[in-house]
Amino acid sequence: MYPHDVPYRMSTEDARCFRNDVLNIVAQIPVGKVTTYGTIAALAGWPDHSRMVGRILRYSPESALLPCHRVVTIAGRTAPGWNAQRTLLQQEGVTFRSNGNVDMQQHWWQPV
DNA sequence: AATGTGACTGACT
DNA sequence: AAGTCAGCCACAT
Repeated sequence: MYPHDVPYRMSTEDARCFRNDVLNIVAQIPVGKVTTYGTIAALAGWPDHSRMVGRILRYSPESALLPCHRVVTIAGRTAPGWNAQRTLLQQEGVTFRSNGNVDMQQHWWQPV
């Protein structure tokens, strides 16, 4: 429990663990499902670090081996500058809405 | 030390 | 429904 007026900041060790957790969670996203940066951050225990999830997936070499195309924003938007992401998702049955975003209602994976 | 930058989110037009 | 904005936080300069 952290003081509400003093934001807790990650130590380098925290960051290392967080990165590991993020990659492990992404590895578990089922085929045909997606999850959000915020969901992953919360599951890893750092609810306010959704931006860090994006950074990790963008820059970690290990992400090449993971289904990181199954990570989208809470609005269902795919990653900027990565057009293949949409194709990959469609190939595994993920459906999109008329606005071009993933149908989150149908495909949002949130483990209990 | 200070500032700018995102693979983000929530609230508000 | 689609944009804007402020808050978010580690990192790079």
